[in-house]
Amino acid sequence: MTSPKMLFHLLSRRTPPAFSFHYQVYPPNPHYFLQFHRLTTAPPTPPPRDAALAKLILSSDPQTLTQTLQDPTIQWTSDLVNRTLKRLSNHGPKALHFFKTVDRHHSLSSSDSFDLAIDIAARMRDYKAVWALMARMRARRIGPGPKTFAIVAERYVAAGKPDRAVKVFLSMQEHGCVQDLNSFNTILDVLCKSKRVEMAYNLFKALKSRFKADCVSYNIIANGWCLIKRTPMALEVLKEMVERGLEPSLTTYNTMLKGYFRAGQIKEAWEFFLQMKRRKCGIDVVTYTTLVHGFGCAGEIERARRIFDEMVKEGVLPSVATYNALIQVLCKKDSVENAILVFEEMLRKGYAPNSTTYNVIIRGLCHAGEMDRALTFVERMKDGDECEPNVQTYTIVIRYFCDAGEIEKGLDVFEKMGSGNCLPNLDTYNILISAMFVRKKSDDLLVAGRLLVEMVDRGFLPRKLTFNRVLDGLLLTGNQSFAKEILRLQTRCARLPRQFKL
DNA sequence: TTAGGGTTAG
Repeated sequence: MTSPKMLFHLLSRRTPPAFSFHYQVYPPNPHYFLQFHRLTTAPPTPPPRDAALAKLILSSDPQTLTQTLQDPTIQWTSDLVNRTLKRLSNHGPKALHFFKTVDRHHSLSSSDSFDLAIDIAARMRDYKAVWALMARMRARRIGPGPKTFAIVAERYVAAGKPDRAVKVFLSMQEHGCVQDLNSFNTILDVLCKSKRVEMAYNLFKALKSRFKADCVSYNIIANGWCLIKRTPMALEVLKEMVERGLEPSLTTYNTMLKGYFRAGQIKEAWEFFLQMKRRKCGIDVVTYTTLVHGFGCAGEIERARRIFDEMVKEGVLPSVATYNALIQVLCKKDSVENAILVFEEMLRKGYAPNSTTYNVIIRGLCHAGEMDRALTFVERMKDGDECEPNVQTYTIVIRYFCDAGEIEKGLDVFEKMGSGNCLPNLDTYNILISAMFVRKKSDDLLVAGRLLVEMVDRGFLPRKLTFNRVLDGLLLTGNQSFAKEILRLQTRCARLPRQFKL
């Protein structure tokens, strides 16, 4: 076994950089205030109507929708279309109906809107719609572009069809899209991120000379091996990179550092970091965030804190992500109280927490059984103007209410999110449906049945197991007619084209 | 949407 020190020697860059540059967004710089000033003094722009529009679309049936959308006061900018599509993305059928209706009347010409619609169709595994939309893009000469292919490939992989994803990549040219090193790197990354590393590596080996693989390609593959905890393979790949004369970048080192932590090689991670320091790799905020998170996850809270304090002395300011890492590990391995102290400290220092920050705190409070306090943080998100609660926020709260046996409260949160402007996703439905079995109440099973019908209606495909559990439950509690309805629904789902099936 | 750092619990 080679030691990290030896390997580092192998990987280290030949010429140390003259200086290192730390890019920071926060604390805010004076330009932000100038920008804010300009925004407040500019003539008032009408607020985006996407929220109201999404509500309207959700409450109207397909027949009246066309009329609704013909309101002449609506300015169909691509921004409005995109925002609305995003709001409707957890209601695929409505989202696509909306897109098709607006497109029919206004002939949309933004590739971003098409990409969003294609993503929604692909998530529903409606590949016929996906390819029809891609053909329409081509006819309008607005695509399909590299981003479109990235989306489609990603969705094929997520649906368990990585071979189809590769085929799509290989056929880019035929569909009028340039196929270059960037798109090669993208398909490698899509495969790696979904842990199809072996397949990515084979593709890489087969095509690396054709596409002239660069440092990014190698970093993607190394990261892939790290994701499945195979650090020796990652190092082997990087060794080849260096031998081919490609210089490792700071990303390369940060990737390996994270890889060691992920594989539980804490000692190696530390040694590797010391080498990075010694060799003046230009350690940055990502390096430090990796250390804080890595040591924290390993239970070494004090060490994580020490590194957090040390980075400032070294001239690297923490980012929101660094705070999120520290807050998360404090929640997990220390106490939520200490995590909240850090949260308050970041506010004092002028950082703007994002939805991840809030979600981490909310989860910590839920985990500690402090549901009421968790809900006050959800309210804080609503009141503040930084970030609204998202589907993850609500799903966390619902999960913990259900786990604590407070199913009514879970359902209550579910109702509120659905009637507001945040639609539940597959996770939300799965959690709630499972919760409907714990009390062994006949009424709960009716709710489970209704949720199942609703999720199918919104373009989600329940697992076979979910269908069977609901069916058994309904039959056992004497709800024969509803069971029959569910059975018909299951048959309908099963009759969908093969690609619809899980 | 060409690469690296924050989100579950099992």
